[in-house]
Amino acid sequence: MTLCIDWALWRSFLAVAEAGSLSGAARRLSLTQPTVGRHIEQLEGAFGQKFFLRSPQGLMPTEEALALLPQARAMAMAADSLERQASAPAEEARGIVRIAASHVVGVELLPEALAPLVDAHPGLETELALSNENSDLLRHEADIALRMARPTQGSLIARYLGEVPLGLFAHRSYLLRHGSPQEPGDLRGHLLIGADRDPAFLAALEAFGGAMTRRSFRLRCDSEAAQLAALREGIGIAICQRGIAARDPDLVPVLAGQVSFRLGCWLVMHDDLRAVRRIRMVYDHLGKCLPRMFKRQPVP
Amino acid sequence: MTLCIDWALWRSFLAVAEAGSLSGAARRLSLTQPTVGRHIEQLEGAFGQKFFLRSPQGLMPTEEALALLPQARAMAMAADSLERQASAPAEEARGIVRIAASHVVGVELLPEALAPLVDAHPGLETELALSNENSDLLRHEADIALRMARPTQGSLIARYLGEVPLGLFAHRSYLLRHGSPQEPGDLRGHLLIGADRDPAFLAALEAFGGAMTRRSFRLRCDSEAAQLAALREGIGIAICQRGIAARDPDLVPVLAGQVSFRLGCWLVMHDDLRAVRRIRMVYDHLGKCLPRMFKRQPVP
DNA sequence: GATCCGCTATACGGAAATGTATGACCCTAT
DNA sequence: ATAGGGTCATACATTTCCGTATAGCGGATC
Repeated sequence: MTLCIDWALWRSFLAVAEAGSLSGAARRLSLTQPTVGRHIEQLEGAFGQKFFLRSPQGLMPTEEALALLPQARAMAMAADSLERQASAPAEEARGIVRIAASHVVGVELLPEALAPLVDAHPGLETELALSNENSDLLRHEADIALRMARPTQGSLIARYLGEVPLGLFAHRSYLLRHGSPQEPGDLRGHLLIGADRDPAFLAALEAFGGAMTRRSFRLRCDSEAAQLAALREGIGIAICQRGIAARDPDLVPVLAGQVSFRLGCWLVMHDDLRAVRRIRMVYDHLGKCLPRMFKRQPVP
Repeated sequence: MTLCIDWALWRSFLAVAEAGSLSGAARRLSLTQPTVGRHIEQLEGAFGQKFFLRSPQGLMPTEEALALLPQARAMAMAADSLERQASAPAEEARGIVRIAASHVVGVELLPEALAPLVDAHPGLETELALSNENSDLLRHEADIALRMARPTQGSLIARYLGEVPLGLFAHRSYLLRHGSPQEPGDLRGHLLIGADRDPAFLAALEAFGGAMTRRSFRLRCDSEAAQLAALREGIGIAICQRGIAARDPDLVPVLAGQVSFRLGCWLVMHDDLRAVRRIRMVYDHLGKCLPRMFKRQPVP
């Protein structure tokens, strides 16, 4: 407020920092290199410090610019969110809704869950922001998020969807080749598929008190979607949501009665978006639809 | 991103919504009324909807605009924060630091706590954002916040400052006129000063199981600073931080050994600001300084 | 070593956004 | 009733800002 910096300058600032060059930023913003260059100049002039080191290879952010970067991103998120929200009148069921979820959920559950909704509302557009990290709703990275951890409040609205049942599964072909484990101890001889560095997963392993370590899993990957693909390929045994496994008749439960996990699941949205009808609608729909999908049993 | 709205338009949007008129917004932004009017026009054109109802008395936000408002504010917060952060090179101990706290703390503790710091660093500017509500660091309303509740994470860094000891106090003159209560039951006949609608306070009362209600307090006000002023005026008996009461020799503990409370206290900052030296510095200083002030004993 | 492709920096003409000035309207106060 | 302060809308001049074009620099490729 003190200096009244034109907000457009920050946009150029962020673009340059992310693109690494004036020209690159200009392309991204549909501007020209001299314009973006002037913006940066203007910014540096206003604050009396250099934000980028010029070089013929591009611009390198200085220490100061790096410190500003996260906040500039926050601003960009808010701007994007504004454009999404303004994309249609609040009381209509059309416009853009951005949903954050893990890769598996995005691949295996959301398409099916959203299908009837987008079908019924021709003006409704959905964006899936799939990521392993909990994307930050507070920064408006998405409108709605599906989370496996209780949201730690802070102007967020959450709905508990219940527990997602997990189990061990293997492809029929794998079991034909390697046999079916009959008790947990048998797992030692099998090829297990698990997460790579996912902290939640590693923490869960601790619970087994050393009986299972990261090394127990011979195919490690943080993308659950890739794990699922490997599972379907018959590479080994993996943990999978029962509801998802149930959709594939070739996936066979392993140690069904003996090994099982559950994961709490929350649907979260930002309080700011309470007034936006289409978001509320998607939120409510997912809130009804997903628990059913979690509970789905295999059809024999 | 889809439409590439100039960020400056959102700034005008917010200003108009908050000022209630084009002219007002123009003054606030150091622009002119036609310019701001064009901005709004442009925005409405881009999204194909009206955001304001024009009238000779000003502009009234439509339903749609109201839905966008919180996010526009979030964007403004981020912009303000950016300006603050850029106000000085990150590695220098000068620039602006914005601190959120309650009114009492802002009046009674922060000035004293900050004095040596601003004295030692001539370039350091501090802004106090005093409010009863927990101001939202995640929206960059402030750089550092002092809170009486455990921060519910989410990219926030927090330091536990320990428990703030509270007690009942009264001004010497009040006790001369009305006598000193000797046991908790005696409080019934006295004029108690307490909060008005503060949910935390009302929740705390529940703990007494109906023995104390909101009506037990004859002077009710949510501003603890005003409560303190009333206390000093000799109006009645109030709950007060012991450290604050200790600074005033005329404030006498009431039922000192028998009634006491404690309140957890956290110093919080946003993870994004970790790299900004001056903020870190103020954070560290307050982290050391405040616990001492909480524990301060009356000097007889 | 010559060529090409990426980048930045500078100069200049043109378009777009801004500011000034004015008119019309409404409310309030005299 | 009327003058004054507030508002928005419009027309016009100007300035500011942007884009085009070009020069200069460094690294990669052949």
